[in-house]
Amino acid sequence: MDNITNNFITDFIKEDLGENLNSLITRFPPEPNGHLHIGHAKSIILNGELAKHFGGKFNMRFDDTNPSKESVEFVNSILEDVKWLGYDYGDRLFYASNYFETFYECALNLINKGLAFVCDLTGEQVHEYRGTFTEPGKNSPFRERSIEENLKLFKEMKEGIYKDGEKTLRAKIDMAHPNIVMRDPVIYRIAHIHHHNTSDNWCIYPMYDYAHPLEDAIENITHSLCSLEFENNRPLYNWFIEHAWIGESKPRQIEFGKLSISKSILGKRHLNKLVSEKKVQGFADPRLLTLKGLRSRGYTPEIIKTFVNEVGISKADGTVEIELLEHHARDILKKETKSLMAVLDPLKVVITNYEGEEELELENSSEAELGSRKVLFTKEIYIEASDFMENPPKKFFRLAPGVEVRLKGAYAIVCEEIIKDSSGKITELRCTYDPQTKSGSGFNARKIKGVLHWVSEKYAVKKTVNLIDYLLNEDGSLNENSIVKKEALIEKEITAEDERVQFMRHGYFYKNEEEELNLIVSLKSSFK
RNA sequence: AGGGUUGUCGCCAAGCGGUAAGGCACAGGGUUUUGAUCCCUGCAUUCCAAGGUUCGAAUCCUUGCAGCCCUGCCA
Repeated sequence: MDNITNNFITDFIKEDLGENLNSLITRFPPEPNGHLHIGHAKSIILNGELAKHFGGKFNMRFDDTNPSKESVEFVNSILEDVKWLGYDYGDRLFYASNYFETFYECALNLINKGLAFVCDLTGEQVHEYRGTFTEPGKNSPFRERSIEENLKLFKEMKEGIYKDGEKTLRAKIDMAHPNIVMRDPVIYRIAHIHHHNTSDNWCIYPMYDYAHPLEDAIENITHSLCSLEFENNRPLYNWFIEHAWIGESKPRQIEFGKLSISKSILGKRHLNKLVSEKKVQGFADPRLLTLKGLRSRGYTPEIIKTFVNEVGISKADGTVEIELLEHHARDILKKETKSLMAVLDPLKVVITNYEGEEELELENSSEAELGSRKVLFTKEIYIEASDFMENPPKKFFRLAPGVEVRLKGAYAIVCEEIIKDSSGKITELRCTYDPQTKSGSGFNARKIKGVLHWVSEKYAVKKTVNLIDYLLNEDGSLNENSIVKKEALIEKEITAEDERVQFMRHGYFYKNEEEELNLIVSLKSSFK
């Protein structure tokens, strides 16, 4: 995790905390209005690893200040995903909505200082008064209400005597400020809505810009990490800490570039659209880079963490190629995954000079110490249809008429005869084998280049396999064939202990809840 | 009267005045009973551009240019 624990953010942390690095407190503050994806994972990992690295603390906090979009379902989904990723927040689980009382006190504080006022302007008028990028805004006609009147009005807002949208509480800053965020921002709005945590106790809800710095301050967050789009909001963040906050803590906001990945979709809006238009099966669709999708596809938390660390943290906004994610998936899976033979497009081969059957021993992995297994060899087997060519090009190392190839872990065979149906389609191959080429016998009289995976017709197990491709094409359009179901023939049943296996020349697969096998990532040798 | 912010290889990304790390991708070669893995090798005389300061600049200064974010009672 060296990129995560050594970057421009850690420079700030070291500068700010000096000797007291273990006083670092970070937080992951999602709004419970959607499901987490790999971009959120970057934030969770950054905050979580930083706290771990410096011996500090990591807070899980729901930024639930807008009940109209939020629900307990999302809360539970998020908690589940964060734990799955491996960040156990223990008892450090917080809700911004539990701070509503403190937010209210801080608002009173602001009003008493003459730095906030109750405004009667409609949403539309607020917009008009705000001005534009190049022109200053103008003051609200309600801006000069007395402190007493503001106090009275704000209390009435809280008591619920006004309707939604009728009044707001606004900070009194500067309507001519070049940063539009600073032009008397609304800090409380009226919304008579049920809240998933505070029920109907409140009908005024604080806005993000106001609530967030206070949430951080209340929790003694030292470094509040967020994405680049909040750079404009930082002066406001600091303004509220300086003027509204009634405590001592001084959290610091630092922004970093969020993650985007090629050939995939991460935006909440786009994700929702895919789901609502039924382009995907749901938020756990294995093609999605949601944490649920990644998990159902078979990715492990370790893969995601390694990938996120490799991408690094910076302020430049770019798009990481999905190939980097795939690289780490292969790199990690190869160390712990057994490889089996599986045929996706079977072509029958009859070994004419072979009778009976025998037990062969195959290594479970050529890349890790994972033991060996027994495989039964018989006269009639299946090979991959693409492993045979009647008229092979020069660099084709596999089976062709008169060419000798090795059956993985078994014997060398030569193709003697091709059998076709009336339409000319190849339906079967007749081959002969050479007994002295048996695997492990030390045979080296001839160099045999090609090695084919195979399954015995008699012992093969049929299993549904989901071949998963990129969600998007190169040009950004939806890939219509991003998932293809196939019946694969596998050399043996896949047991519960091997929930992830490698199929030679195809890729790494994961046994999902439907007992089907999802392609996690294809091998570089795979050919589609 | 606009403001903020970023520009280092096809993609990420180190670098913080002493002469361009690393990973992915790609291309060669070797090993191999998975065309995988593994192992070598190559891949920015140049850092958005142009000037300037300096013995020395991706790093400092000046001026441009380009991208991204900001005018929700969203976060």
